[in-house]
Amino acid sequence: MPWFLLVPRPNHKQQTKAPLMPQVRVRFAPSPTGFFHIGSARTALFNWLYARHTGGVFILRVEDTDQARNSEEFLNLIYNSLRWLGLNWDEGPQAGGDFGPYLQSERASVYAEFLGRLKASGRTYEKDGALFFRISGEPQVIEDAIRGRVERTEEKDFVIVRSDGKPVFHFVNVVDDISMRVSHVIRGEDHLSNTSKHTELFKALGAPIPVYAHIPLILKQNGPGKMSKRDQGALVEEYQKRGFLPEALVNFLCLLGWSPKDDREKLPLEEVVRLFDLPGVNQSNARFDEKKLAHMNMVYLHEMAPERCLVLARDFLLGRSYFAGGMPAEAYLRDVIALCQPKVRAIEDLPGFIGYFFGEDFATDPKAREKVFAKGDPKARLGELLAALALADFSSDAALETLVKALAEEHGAATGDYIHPARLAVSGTAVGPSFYGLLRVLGRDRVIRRIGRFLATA
RNA sequence: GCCCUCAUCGUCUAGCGGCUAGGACGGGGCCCUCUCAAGGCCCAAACAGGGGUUCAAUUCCCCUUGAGGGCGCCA
Repeated sequence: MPWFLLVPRPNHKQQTKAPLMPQVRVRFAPSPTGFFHIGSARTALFNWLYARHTGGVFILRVEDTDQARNSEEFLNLIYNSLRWLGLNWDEGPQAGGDFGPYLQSERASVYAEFLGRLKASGRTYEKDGALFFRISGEPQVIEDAIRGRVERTEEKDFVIVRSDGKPVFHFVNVVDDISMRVSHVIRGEDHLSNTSKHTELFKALGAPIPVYAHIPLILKQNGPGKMSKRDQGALVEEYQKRGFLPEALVNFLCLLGWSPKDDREKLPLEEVVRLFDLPGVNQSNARFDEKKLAHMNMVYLHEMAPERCLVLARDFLLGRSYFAGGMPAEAYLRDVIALCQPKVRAIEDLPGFIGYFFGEDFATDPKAREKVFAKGDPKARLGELLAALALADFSSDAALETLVKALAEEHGAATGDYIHPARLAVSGTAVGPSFYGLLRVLGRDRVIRRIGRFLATA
């Protein structure tokens, strides 16, 4: 019996769908040596999508063998980012599984065992204190699920154990894929040329070669080359901090290298899971476009239930110490956010948009003021409005609209003659949400006080 | 330098021998309008070049060019 069949089989989660087909097992294998970036997120996403599409298992394996560059902080960042994006893993750190441990730093005994097998095969030799693998020199052919047939011949022997005793990436990566029974290796195209090393190792270890699927890379939006951690807009963490909606980012990422083949772009994740397949993945690299991401984010924001928007907005504002001067009443905050949700393009635009709702010390925009006073008699109009507002019904936008229209008609003015000065008086700016909603949410007392103050000082 | 991959509007993409080459972002214009957004309508914008194959090439093959990646005792 081949030795790899001795590796324990999963005792549950196994027979979910097609009992005759081996279960799909894919893995995302990041190394905690830097920030978690968009490219990594997309690789994780495609693995996750394929697992969910096939009813397979999504494994998280942490490649933390590079001691010098590892950090606990980066490790947590990986967990947090994956969770934020909703890419839950079935096996891995914090999830368990029958093929652990899932941190490479804890798998020394596994590597020692496999190294023994490789040594026994006579394919290794020592040189300069390091252990080298003797390649076969035969052409290595893979049938890539995305690119089709790819052939490459490895040219020289390579190190599998450093002189300090630590096994290198190519070796541990293959060993882990074997021992974790990974069926499909979905990874970035930057690994395509390395695949010949890996298939050499699989063969030398007598293990079946997984299906490979090399996905295109994400190129930086400006300048040459692939996106890296240092590029503008590259960090998942940054989008999280900026209040982007994870479902929007995920949707955007789905479309970077894959499409549903019709003209739809905003798709529920379940629909992507249903349609996603490896042959449908593009073969060419894609340039990252933050404008398109921003648009997707806006679409999701505007369609989001107000209750959820309130939660996200509150968390975001709290995170920025926005209410240092005191937390507003829950109902008032809800009204403000509900009023402004359709007016902003992103959660992060909120702070600059809602300031006057939470304090009296807002500045008056000189340009807006100039425009208001450019024609007509805004002070007279404000005086008329002030008088009418004292007895007005502030419970609905419609009631306020009716009142202003009646006022305009009575004085032979346009509604704009009231609206523009009043907006400036109560908010200090010409930009804002629906005027009637603005009055309604601010409430009679604030509105009257602010208009009065404006008339006194203007 | 050697090896691998890729090639449709500025960008993301649809197309899998015969299409006015479609959609989206971004850009421009118009409309709507209480501002700003949003929304609606319209416009500009692409098959890298050259050879083949074929009655017919964006589509298949080859070359060139361009883009990206790999060639570490990094992952």
